[in-house]
Parts: sequence; structure tokens; C-alpha cells
Amino acid sequence: MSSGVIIHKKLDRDFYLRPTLEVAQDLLGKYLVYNNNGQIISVRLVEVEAYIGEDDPACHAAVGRTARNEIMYGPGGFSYIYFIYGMYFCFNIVTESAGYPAAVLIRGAEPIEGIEIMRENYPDAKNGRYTDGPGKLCKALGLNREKNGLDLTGNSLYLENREYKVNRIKKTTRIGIKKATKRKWRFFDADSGLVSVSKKISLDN
DNA sequence: TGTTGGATCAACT
DNA sequence: GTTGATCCAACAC
Repeated sequence: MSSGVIIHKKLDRDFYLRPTLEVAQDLLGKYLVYNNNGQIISVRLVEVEAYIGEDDPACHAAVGRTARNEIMYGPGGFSYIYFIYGMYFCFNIVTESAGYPAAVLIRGAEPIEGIEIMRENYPDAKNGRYTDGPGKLCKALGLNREKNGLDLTGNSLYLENREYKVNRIKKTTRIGIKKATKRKWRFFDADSGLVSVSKKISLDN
């Protein structure tokens, strides 16, 4: 030890096949890597939200199994990307075993590699804030419906553990939803400045 | 076939 | 604090 070499360890299937609230919190500080034909973009996750099962009214699976949410019913470790508000995409990571629909929405991240590409994808971003919001993150990375259903243990879009330690995780209610607003299933790295919706940071817990 | 509202963001007042 | 942009899934008829 002590050499300072950073190990890049891809998260394997088992990481995702666990309870969604555990996966959500463990994703903070992990690196999302997008290898687009050799062009590498990576970001460190700082803000996530959990959407869990048909009993969660805010989860897309609350309406039962449909073509749109089908991927959430499969095993964890796949991407669920959907289009919203006519102009944005949201990137989610499917969790838990096949048959149980759940996912973690990636709401915010810190740009690490490929910032030039993010600037090309999102020239209007203010103050280098390319990835502090779910719609912005997808725009900066260039994620769209073509990437829906991708295996995140593959070589195009995947997550890595680079031994980054998140010291303080804050927990609040989810953002932008109208149903089940009491569940505190939003988690973020309290030491990052790149969290979306900087207000609403209420009670710690 | 038509209506409605959404896991957003930026630009307003 | 409010609103417009703009698509599509879900549901009503």
C-alpha cells in the first residue's frame, strides 16, 4: 500500500442485485464512465434518488409492467433512460433481482474526465455546471434513448470504484415528484458543491 | 383519436 | 415564485 496508484475496479453484477437503498448510498462517490468509441467521459456521483417497486407511487413501475418500464423488471445493473418534459432524459441504474422493479436515478455528479466533450454536448452550461441535475447530466454525457437497457457491467457505460471516500451522506425527500413526497430516498454527498436544487437541504438524519 | 401531466431546466417577474 | 419549451406514455373515450 501507500503507492498512491488508484485502482479502477468496475462494479459487478452483485453490486446492483442488492436492496435499492443500499445500492443508492453506495453509488455516491463511485465513477460513472462512458466510453463512446474511445472517447472517455467520467463523472463522480454526488446525488441519487431511489425509486422502489410497484408500491412506490412515484416509481414508474407503480402502474405495473409496461413497455416503458420493462427494463426495471429485469436484473440490476442495466440502464433505464427515459425522456421527460419534451426535452430531457433521465439516467437510472436498475437495482435488485429480476422480477422486482426498482432503480436509482442519478441526479448529480462532478465532471472528472472528458470535460471538453461535455462542453461540446452542452455549450450553454453555466459556470462549468454540466452535470448538477438529471437532465443536465444526460445532456453533457450525450445519453439518450439509444442507451436505454444497456448492461452496465459491459464496456461502454459502466461504474467504477476508484476508492473515493464520501465522508458525509445527507438524506432528504425526493425532488420534483408529486407523489410519496415523504419518503427520504434522496442521498447526496454533503461535501460536494455540485448538488442539484441547492435549497431543500433541510434536516440531516 | 384525444387529453393530460411528468423523477427538468432556464428565463422570467 | 412562476412559466414556457416540447415529447410521449398512459389512460379515457
